[in-house]
Amino acid sequence: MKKQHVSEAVIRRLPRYYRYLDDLHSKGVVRISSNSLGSRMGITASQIRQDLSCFGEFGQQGYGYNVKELRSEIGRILGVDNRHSIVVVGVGNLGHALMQNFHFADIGFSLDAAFDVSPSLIGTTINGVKVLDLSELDEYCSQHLPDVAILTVPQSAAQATMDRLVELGVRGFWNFTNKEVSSEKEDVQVESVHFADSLLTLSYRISKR
Amino acid sequence: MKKQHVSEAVIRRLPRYYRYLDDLHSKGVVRISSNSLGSRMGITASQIRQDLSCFGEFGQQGYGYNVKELRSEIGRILGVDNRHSIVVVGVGNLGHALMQNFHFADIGFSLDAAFDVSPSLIGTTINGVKVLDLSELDEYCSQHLPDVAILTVPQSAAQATMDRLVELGVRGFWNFTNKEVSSEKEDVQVESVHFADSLLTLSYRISKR
DNA sequence: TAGATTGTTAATCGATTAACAATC
DNA sequence: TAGATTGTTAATCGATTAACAATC
Repeated sequence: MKKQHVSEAVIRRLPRYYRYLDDLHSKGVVRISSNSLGSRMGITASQIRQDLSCFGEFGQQGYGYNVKELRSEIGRILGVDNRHSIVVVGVGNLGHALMQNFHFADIGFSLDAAFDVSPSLIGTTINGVKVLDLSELDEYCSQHLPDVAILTVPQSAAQATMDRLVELGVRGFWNFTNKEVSSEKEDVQVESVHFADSLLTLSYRISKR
Repeated sequence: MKKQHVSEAVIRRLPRYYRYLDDLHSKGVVRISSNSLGSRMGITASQIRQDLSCFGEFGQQGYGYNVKELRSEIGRILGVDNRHSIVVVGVGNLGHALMQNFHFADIGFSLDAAFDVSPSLIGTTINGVKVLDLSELDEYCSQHLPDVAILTVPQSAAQATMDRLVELGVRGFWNFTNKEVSSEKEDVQVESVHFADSLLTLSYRISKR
């Protein structure tokens, strides 16, 4: 690691690099230059080299980058190797959809459990993952503290659920509740997916003459 | 409208302003200063005033902004008043979840139809919206051209489905396929929701030393 | 009126791009 | 070796913040 502070803008681009490199790798591409990767991604070669230089030296003059190697380096930077554990809290339509479709393992996450209050869901298994009673959350966390909780509970329960999980020691939150949740604890990280914000930017762009 | 070019950064902040103002409005708050809104949102008052100045003058010296008025002005800027029509293409778990949970009407969208290939889905109604056979897409579009298509088809069908819709005249795409889709046509707008990118930034932040 | 707060101009800061010596 | 391409420094560009006259 080279830089002490890596800007938010760089961090947001890392997953995209990872995605492109993964794609190139699966297509059998062995090496790539910053120039060629940049033109595929629609960004400058300078930006790629500048971004990567935050974390080390991964290329070779006159050659470029080894796709497989750079992919795995960026994966390592993103924490894909850490086998982070994750649980779903709230198995409504969205929680269910994520459990069914999202490839947690592909980005190094291990989906270990899901929680809900609905009797019709408790005890069922979705895509190999048990749905537990929300009342068992405390016991579960004391035994296998998950790294991340996916908040797919109703909006009204969002902050309270997060507070409870923070109390139990969970430090990462993937928030789908469309509410801004937060915690006093400074080592707690929240990443929110705001569907409405996303669709509204599209609305803006198709609106302007 | 004042500025000819509004930066991407400003556009990305608009929905968040809208969300906060909507919340304040529903709580009965009548007026707010840029200073007070800024401290709630964790940004500077300067930034708020600078952002708004791209679109006009909405405040009053010595008073601040009328919450209801500013909310509706930003709504108008975002195109919430346009009653954009939207259709779901691909009614898997995720498409289903969006149909069931997402409040399209709250941000001015009218969800008019859904399409799938599965015989068990075709003909059913989800949350008041008919699921039609994908083969009826051409006919449907020629009759009521939707402004936006939600791409919730399998990854492998993403680009082909989009190409077909562009051909039919659709100009806005809300892409959930985790594939980068694009079109030659310059007036086609794509907004992608990349779940993996989002979770990977969280992975990065909980991984650092 | 006096106090508060805007919209805007100027100053600062940070991010992107360009240039280039180093070197594979 | 000559050509290609890196990592890094310098230059540019754009975005954020500060300051303040205008004015409600």
